[in-house]
Amino acid sequence: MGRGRVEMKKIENRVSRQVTFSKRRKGLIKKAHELAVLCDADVGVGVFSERGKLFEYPNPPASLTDLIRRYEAVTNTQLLQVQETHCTDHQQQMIAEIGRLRREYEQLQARLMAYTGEDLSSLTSVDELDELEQQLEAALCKVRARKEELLTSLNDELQLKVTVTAVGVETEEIAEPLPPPSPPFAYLLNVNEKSAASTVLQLWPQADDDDVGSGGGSGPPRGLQLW
Amino acid sequence: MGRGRVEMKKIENRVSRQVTFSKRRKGLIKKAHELAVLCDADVGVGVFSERGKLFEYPNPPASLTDLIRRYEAVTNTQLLQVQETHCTDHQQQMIAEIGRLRREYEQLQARLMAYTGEDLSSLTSVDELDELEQQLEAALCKVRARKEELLTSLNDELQLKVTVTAVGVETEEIAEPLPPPSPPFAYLLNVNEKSAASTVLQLWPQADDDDVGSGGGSGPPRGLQLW
DNA sequence: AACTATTTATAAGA
DNA sequence: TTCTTATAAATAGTT
Repeated sequence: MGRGRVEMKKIENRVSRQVTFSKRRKGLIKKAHELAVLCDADVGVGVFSERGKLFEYPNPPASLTDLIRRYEAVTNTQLLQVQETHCTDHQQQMIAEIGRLRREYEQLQARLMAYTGEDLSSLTSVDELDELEQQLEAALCKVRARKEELLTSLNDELQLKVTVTAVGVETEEIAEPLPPPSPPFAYLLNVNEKSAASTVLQLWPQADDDDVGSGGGSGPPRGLQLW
Repeated sequence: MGRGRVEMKKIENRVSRQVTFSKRRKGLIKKAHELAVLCDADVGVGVFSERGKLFEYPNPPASLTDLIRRYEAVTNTQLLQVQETHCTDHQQQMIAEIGRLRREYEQLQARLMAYTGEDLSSLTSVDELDELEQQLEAALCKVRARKEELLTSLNDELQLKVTVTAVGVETEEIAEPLPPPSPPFAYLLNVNEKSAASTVLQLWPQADDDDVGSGGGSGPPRGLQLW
């Protein structure tokens, strides 16, 4: 349904694939709902995107869990048995999950590296580079727009302040209420320093090497080297 | 789709309902399959008929079970239970590791979102935006440089080939040694296609109705690579 | 995100 | 049920 037939194989273009995923996922879930309503059937659908995000029907998923139990009962799969046995199966499952997460993390990292220009080795064709270039330009536009927006609003605030001061009202009572100790103003007054500003700049942790985001806890809970 | 619109409520006539169930169930599962193939997603569908008969995708259902486990892992339903029950230290470590990986993945994702400009909400100061802008500009430079580089080298190769051909030497002996079957050249020559489809269309076996229970026995090992 | 040209899915009818 | 056919829906490619 659409202009031209579609080959039943993975869509290579990342963008089209994602667009199609979104459209078809929606369609699938709609169909599931219609089937459930029209025919009074119990229907459950689960979809994991490439990146591992879960979409499901019904939603909210309370009854999907029930449906799964029912499924297990019927198929005699009994997930819980696994647990009792000796967890070995479940362990393998966890190991697999860890592997999956790591792969996904690496994929994402590769994308970011390409995006940053730190490592373009994964892009080998001019087409790919073109695409990336366009993405970067788009991102740049957005960032600049956002900056303009921010500057404008700050400028407005500043002008207000100046006006008020000129009129002779006590400035402080009006100016102080602003929550942050105004590094924004500082910027406009050419004092734009990374001083002890209250607002965090916080680039990611990145302690150069392996420390890729030690996550929540600083030191201790770091990587358990499992294998 | 059909003659006349259909009200979204349970079909009262038992026969029509049954017929519709059969048709739409088939349609739903087909769609699920298409989504899985086209978008490289993991999709699971379970349908219980009014009388309690189960239909499912994928079929054979080995991987649906895996999918359910993954579902439970994602929703934490299962994982946390296990944790509470009886677990070796090693398992607890794995659970912790999974949590850590998930957090790191999310962080990375947030960075990418900012970098892409998809979500700039995490950047609140002009300074931060400035920094990002500079990073993006730098990345853009690198990408353009790389592109130039690539184009130049491709151009050189092409010229070499042309020259050699013009001189009358056997082109093939000189041109062939290039390892990759030259999609690069293809590009310059305007033949840049993702041809060579050759991949199968393969709808799954699906012997319509009662085939469902046959379990893993029947067909060739159908792996849906879940993890 | 919206918009069509088309392809698909399917409600009715046989 | 299955086949056919008229139509409603879904959606691929485009903007």
